[in-house]
Amino acid sequence: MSTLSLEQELKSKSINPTAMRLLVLKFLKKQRGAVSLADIEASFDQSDRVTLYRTVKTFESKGLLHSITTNNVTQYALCAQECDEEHHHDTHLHFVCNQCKKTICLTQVSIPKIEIPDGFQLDDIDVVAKGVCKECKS
Amino acid sequence: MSTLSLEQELKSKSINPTAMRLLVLKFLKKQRGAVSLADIEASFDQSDRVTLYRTVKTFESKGLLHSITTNNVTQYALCAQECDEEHHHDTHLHFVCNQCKKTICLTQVSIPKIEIPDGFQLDDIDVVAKGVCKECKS
DNA sequence: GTAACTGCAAAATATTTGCATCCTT
DNA sequence: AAGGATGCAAATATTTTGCAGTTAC
Repeated sequence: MSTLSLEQELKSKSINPTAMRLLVLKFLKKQRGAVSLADIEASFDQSDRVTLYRTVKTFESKGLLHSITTNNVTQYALCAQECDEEHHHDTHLHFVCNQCKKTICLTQVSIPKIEIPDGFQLDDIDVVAKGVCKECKS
Repeated sequence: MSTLSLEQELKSKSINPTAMRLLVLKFLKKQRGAVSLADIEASFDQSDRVTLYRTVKTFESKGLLHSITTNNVTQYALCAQECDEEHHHDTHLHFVCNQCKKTICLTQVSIPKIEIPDGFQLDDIDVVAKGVCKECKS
């Protein structure tokens, strides 16, 4: 599973593995936390914001990454679990640091089961914790 | 507590109770779920978007309401619990309906305690559930 | 009278759309 | 050749800022 090439990884999500997409995926792989579109853009010498928007939108709709927005800032991170076009199982914790503003995916923290009232259909759950991260505390 | 006049309610959060603010608070009180800025704006015959932005920002910073953003749409709802300038205790569930796009605060659902790794300081936690709401299901 | 609030204009930012072009098969 | 992907320009939406006028105490 983890030995998949980037190209195979895209193909397995039915995403056409173009040069641009491979570069974006490669960049996202390197990140420890979630990054904004501006971060992605800055990582390329020359790039088109619009293409990047379309790239992350494609990635998201195919279940390759998820986006979270806090304080009017949208950030993107690769999905750790098995997501696909139909279902995002993004059941891990996002930690947003109020100091350095970084968003970190704490995949090791499990989310307790949450009871939803009758009549509601639950598709996905997103937990965002806010506070001060390890780095900023020390 | 619930017999506080709107004016007293603002004062208790150290918010100057101006006419505009009272109107916005009154409107928010009437809502069952969270509303967008456009919703607030539309509820007034004539109003200035900028003033409304400033109003909700003031409300939020004073702990009177909280905002949540999903799918690039920011919505606002009054805080149910006792929040203040220092701390938001916004520990209830937000349910976003993928069909009618409404956001509902499910205050009756309690959020289980979530363990945060050592070194992280947790200030607040936000849980957003996505799916199909009761109304759209039936 | 002073400080805070408001309204208007404008700037800054974020996101989307249209279209022509370029790849890839 | 055909479909999808990209780049550029421009439209749209969202949020913030500056400033002058007004209001409330």
